Amino acid sequence: MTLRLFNTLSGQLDEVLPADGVALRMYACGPTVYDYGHIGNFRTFLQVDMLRRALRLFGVPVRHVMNITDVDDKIIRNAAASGVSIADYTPRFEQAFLDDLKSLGVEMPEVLSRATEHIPQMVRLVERLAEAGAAYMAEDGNWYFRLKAFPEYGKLSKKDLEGISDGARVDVDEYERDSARDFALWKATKPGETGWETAIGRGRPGWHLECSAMAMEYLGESFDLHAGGEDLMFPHHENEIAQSESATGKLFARHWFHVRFLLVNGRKMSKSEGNFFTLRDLLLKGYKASAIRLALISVPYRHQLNFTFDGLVEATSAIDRLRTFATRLRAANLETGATVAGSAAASRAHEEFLAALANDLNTAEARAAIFELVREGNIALDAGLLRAEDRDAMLRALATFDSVFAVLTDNDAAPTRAAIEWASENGKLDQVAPELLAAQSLTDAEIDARIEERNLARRQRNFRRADQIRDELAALGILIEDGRDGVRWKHK
RNA sequence: GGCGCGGUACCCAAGUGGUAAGGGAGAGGUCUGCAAAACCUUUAUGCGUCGGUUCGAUCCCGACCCGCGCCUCCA
Repeated sequence: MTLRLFNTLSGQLDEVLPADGVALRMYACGPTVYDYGHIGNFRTFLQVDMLRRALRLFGVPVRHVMNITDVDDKIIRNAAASGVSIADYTPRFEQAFLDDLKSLGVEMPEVLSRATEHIPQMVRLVERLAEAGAAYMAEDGNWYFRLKAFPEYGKLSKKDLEGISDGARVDVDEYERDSARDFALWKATKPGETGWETAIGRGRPGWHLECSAMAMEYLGESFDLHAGGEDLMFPHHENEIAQSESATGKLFARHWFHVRFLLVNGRKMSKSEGNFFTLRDLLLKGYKASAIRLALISVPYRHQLNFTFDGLVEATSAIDRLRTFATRLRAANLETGATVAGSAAASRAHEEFLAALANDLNTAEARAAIFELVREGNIALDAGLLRAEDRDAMLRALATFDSVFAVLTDNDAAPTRAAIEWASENGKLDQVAPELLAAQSLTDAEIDARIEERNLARRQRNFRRADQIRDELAALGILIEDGRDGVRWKHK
């Protein structure tokens, strides 16, 4: 099966295959490390993660490059406000970002590239553009891209060059430029300001330049797929295309993958709306990393996702259902052999799952295919009809599901613990949900001791005492479940 | 103003020119000292409104209403 994805450039579903027949070369615009990542950022990175996992599932090796923008206006502003250089300011946020990706189960790209480590490549690109007559230095020392040099400008975002100024705010006072729409490649800086001494003058890169230079550095002048949030389509990606193709004369990226913005409580996320959340905010409120991951990937990437706390609760329950089923399957004592119904259910789930992903990464439909399997498997288990080979086939279907969704294995404790530690180190303990904090205060051994005490009370049929202990633990966020084969507990 | 997306049950959310996936929540049931958990069953004559095309439309076309996004730093 081949993955077909919507391509912003062609405006249709295109098959995603490596042009060189070896590995799919993809570039994804990464974060600007000036602050902690928010869930909007992570929806995009998570969907790119789904894409690379799906490609691998379809047998396509991936060479994935992600940039880290570690120099830009906001970084310079924030670093200055903190009284440190940008080199001292950004590592903390870069590490936080990478930690957050790990918490969410996002795989690391094959290459991480920092803008500040590729200044020579960027300078060379400006020089090439200047030679081609597509770049010029203005009186202010800034280098600009000459839009008139690239007639195809607007082909990605389907914008008419003439229409761009309509209603858009264009700084008409920038008289140094040939055209108000020419964009900055390189910004001149004065000594003392953040900058590099280079052949094209002292300065720092414009935002768009870094992606072109680094994509070409690691993937070549022409590569398979370029990904990013929908907001980057214009002007960022349009500018990348203009710069790159003007310099090389080659098609920059064949396929453009854009992830739609999410909404939070029905509105665009913004600090002023009060609906702005970082991953850490959510972990500290007690939501599990796996639930956040599932909530952010369950709506297909081209659809607007409305992110809510209710959605996180739902995702939590959905994951419990999946994990319980997997556990139940593994623990079941089954006769050897297979049944027609059991095998059919497993293979159909498997096929429907793959078909859904192949169809423009329809994660909602893919998820549904697996939940149908859960229901059918549970019914067969209840009826005692499932055989060992059916079970194995179902476990394989679940494994396939999880190779892309990655929510089945419970790795939730570590991110939560790390978030609490982080809050503690940064004076934010007041933001931690009380139950979460209370639960952390008890060691597992202490919990086990309390449960043993309760078991004793139960054996003596002292149910008042037993219920009292259960309530006390519940107040600390520990849920007790009496099962046939012993007592289990879990964090709420 | 230009470009684009969406309106499907209590909530989230797929989908198809032939009669509505899945998840959550609610209700009922099994199990249990009780509870929880788990499991099963169940919940839209209906897919924003009004027209049109068609044997037949939620799905196609048109108009309208509503919500949202991009066009400016932004994932």
